[in-house]
Amino acid sequence: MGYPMTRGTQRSVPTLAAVLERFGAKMSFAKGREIFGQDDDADLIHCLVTGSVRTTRLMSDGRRQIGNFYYRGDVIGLETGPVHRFAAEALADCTIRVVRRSTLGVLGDGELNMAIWEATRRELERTQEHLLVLGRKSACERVASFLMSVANRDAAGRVSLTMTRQDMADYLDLTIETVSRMVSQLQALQIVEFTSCRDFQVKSWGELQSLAA
Amino acid sequence: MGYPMTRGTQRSVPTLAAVLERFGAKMSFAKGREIFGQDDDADLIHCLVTGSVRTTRLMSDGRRQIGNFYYRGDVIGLETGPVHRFAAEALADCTIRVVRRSTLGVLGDGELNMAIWEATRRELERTQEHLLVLGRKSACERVASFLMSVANRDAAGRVSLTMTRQDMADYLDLTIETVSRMVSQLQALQIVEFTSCRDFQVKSWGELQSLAA
DNA sequence: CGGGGCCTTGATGCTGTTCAAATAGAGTGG
DNA sequence: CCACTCTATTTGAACAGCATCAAGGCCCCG
Repeated sequence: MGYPMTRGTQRSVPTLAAVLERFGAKMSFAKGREIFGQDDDADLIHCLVTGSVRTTRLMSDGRRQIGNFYYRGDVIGLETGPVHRFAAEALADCTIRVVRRSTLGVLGDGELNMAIWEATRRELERTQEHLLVLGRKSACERVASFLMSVANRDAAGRVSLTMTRQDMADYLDLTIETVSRMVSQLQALQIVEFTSCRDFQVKSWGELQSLAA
Repeated sequence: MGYPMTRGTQRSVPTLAAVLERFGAKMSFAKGREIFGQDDDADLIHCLVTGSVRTTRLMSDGRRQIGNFYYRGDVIGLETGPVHRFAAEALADCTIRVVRRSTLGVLGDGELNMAIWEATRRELERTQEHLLVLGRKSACERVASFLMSVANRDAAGRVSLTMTRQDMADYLDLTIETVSRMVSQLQALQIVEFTSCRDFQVKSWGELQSLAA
């Protein structure tokens, strides 16, 4: 295969996700709905069964920071403190399993706690990676990194973006116009091919990788 | 507990730090020395008794990312994986207590694990805060935030920077020249006063705060 | 006194933002 | 199914902020 083996840093947390699917209460959220709000009590842990989610944080001056995007199987709501520092919103219709932390504590035989611990560690790594992207990359490199991380979710590298350009811009700390320009540029270079503004396929993993480096 | 609640977001982790001071092996590092390296085995947990430390990460293209600065009482080396993703270097002569994770596991009566957990949570929060600074702030705001976070360590707001301008620049994702200019600017506005290029005092907390917002 | 870091300051240019406008797409009601 | 509307996206042009390049000053230490 023409693309590198480091296809995403995603590792699964089977225990936690599996347990949440079995024991958690099932909830549904329509596209655009808020799953939990910034400063909400953070007692619930959510496991995303279907759909996709973004976490956002509003600043005093109205600017918006996107924490992360989450997909099927991801655990969200693992905030470190008593209240959520980010809000979570459904990018598409979602089904979610939730459990109370306190319930987990009762069930918790150590293995579960390990799983939560592991998920938190992953969250820290994702944040550090994000920091690196924002801190040390050009606009083009950021967009390339992002597209690659999304495309890595599919073996053929053909995916549909569930988020808007504005979401991407907020995540990458760029403007929507710059994101759009970089996307056009990557397409002109025949590195990716967009069939519509949301659907694309990777054409050259190698060049995408070297840009994302 | 009545630990000093300064202006910053710093909370202490008395248990872990206290235990490390009692049980940990004592080590000294001269200014500039590496405490652990990137990709080193991450079995040791370090507690900074005196001195200050920076964690750095080198990228393939030679650019350098600074993870954080640490001071007396901080716990470093709490990486999430088996190896260190950042190197740690002494900014000044340091004394450090170290223990093996495995040792802690033996000692661990739950309370210790909670303390490690707490320290990791703090690390995540610090990283998220850093992300926010890099992602959504101008050069001037970044430098103001940084000076404020440092000054918060002292009740009078009079402190000595232990790091070089280059360290600050790498941390804030700016160039050394821009950092220097912003420092000069903040001084011209009489918000801070530098007695030498490393020592300063906050003159107007209000203005500094509103810039750092 | 001289050398070498480290820091500051100035001039110029590039990258990404801002402002503006056109185009494409999705959703809705007839 | 089509026309209409509203939002999302793309593209262009001018501008701003920070980087880069260059030169000079400060300070420590031999």
